Amino acid sequence: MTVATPVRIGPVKAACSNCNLRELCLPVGLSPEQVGQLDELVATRRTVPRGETLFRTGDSFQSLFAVRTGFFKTCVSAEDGRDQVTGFQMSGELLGLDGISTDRHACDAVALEDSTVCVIPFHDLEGLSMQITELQRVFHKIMSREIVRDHGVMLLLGSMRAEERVAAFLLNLTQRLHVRGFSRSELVLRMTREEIGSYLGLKLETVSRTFSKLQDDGVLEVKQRQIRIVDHNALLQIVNASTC
Amino acid sequence: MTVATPVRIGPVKAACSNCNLRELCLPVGLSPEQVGQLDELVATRRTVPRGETLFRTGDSFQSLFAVRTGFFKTCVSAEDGRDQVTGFQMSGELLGLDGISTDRHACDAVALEDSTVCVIPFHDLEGLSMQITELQRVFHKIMSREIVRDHGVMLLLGSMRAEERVAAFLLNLTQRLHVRGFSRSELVLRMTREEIGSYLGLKLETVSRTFSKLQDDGVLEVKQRQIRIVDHNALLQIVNASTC
DNA sequence: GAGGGGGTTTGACCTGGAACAAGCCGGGGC
DNA sequence: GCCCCGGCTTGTTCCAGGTCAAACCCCCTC
Repeated sequence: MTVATPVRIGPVKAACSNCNLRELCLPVGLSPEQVGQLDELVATRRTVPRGETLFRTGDSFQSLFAVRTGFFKTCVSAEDGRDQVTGFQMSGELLGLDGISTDRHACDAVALEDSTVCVIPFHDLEGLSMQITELQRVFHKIMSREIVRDHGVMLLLGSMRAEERVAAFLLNLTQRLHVRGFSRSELVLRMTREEIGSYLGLKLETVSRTFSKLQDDGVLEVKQRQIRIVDHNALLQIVNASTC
Repeated sequence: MTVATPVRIGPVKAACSNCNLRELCLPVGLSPEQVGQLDELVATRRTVPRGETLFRTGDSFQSLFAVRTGFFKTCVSAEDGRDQVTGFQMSGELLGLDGISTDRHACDAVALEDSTVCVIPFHDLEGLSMQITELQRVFHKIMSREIVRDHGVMLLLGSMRAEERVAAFLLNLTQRLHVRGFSRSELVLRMTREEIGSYLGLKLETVSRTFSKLQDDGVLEVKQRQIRIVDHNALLQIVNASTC
């Protein structure tokens, strides 16, 4: 149970009002005035260097974190040390929702590249969302979306085969990157094969082999962590037209 | 399909105040006065006969449902028809949280035995939780708990072997039943082997074989859907002491 | 109480992905 | 430039769990 790792390079004043992520993040759908109120609450930023944790299982839960720049993974671990990556988070996504339930974080959040997050004191957020109906609504939708996402991962883990899992993973990543203005067909993976494998319930060798196979099939071009999607439709077909 | 209690069609007046589930359900931690306010909101009940759906994927989302009596499963399905059981819900647990995100339900909820639920109009709940801090807090905790639970299932699906999955499943069920006053060592499964398998990412034959093996090992007694846990510690050990 | 049908068990075989192992590749430090 | 090391690829072998098939059991209906 670590106590607030002092990785922060001095709190930086945050401001949702002029943040270009506001359409993806908590302020989505709020009026400029309401976003102004959020500004007062989301007062600080924190930087997290690559490889460092933002929080760990068991840490006392005080705040949610919105990814501003960079990339994170979250993982849970069993007593015996095995662990499971439960998600990858990119800019505009919230970290820490797991902590609300018991006032202690229930997973680790690790930066996969140098990152910055906005700190959202949860108590204050609850307070403000009692004044701003729209904020409460948005927050509930974000939590619910996380639940729906998790159910999708359960479907993937429970009933898809390796190739389908990898295809679904790539489609999901590129879709999220596309919303953020990146190419729909090229991406740079921020995580290792092992982390992908953990997320998808596969061993790293299987992930690697699957990439190779998709390359041979002319669906992808894989150069280490650089991925180019050559045949987007083929990926879609792999995911959908499965059990035949 | 025998029905013990007379099935009352038509909305029945609900009342959290005198409900013996109030310590497990939404009202947990509220003052009697606050529970009274909830009563006005949770006005109706609905009966759902075994095999019927409470809601389906795509249905418009209006209300959450609290299981009052009976037992449900929720499942999501891929385009190709495969589907995945995402959870089993018993008395005091909430159904429908998935619908908040898009105002449409994102899974099916099916009664596994004749059941009754309390209908909680979500718009009203949001309204009331803007007045009652404690209600908001409880609701957020419930959503967060669902997220944490899902992460646990992801760990199970992503990295446990068949025997561990089944052991974890039984421990989880009995633990929840125990809180509700049932035996810690005997239970009657409400779901088929196939449904268990879907939830655990296994085929029904594997579930059946695993039960048989645990019986041979003297850990369980299995008589169709009647399960007696003979050696609780053995189950714990199977779950924990995995990767040796 | 005979017949049927859904759910369950069990057996035999097969296979996708795990495990183990060896070599490769590319970036960083000296 | 060279070496080192972590991450990645590829080959081989193995096995847990999937697949297919048959029989069984229990309850329900007639």
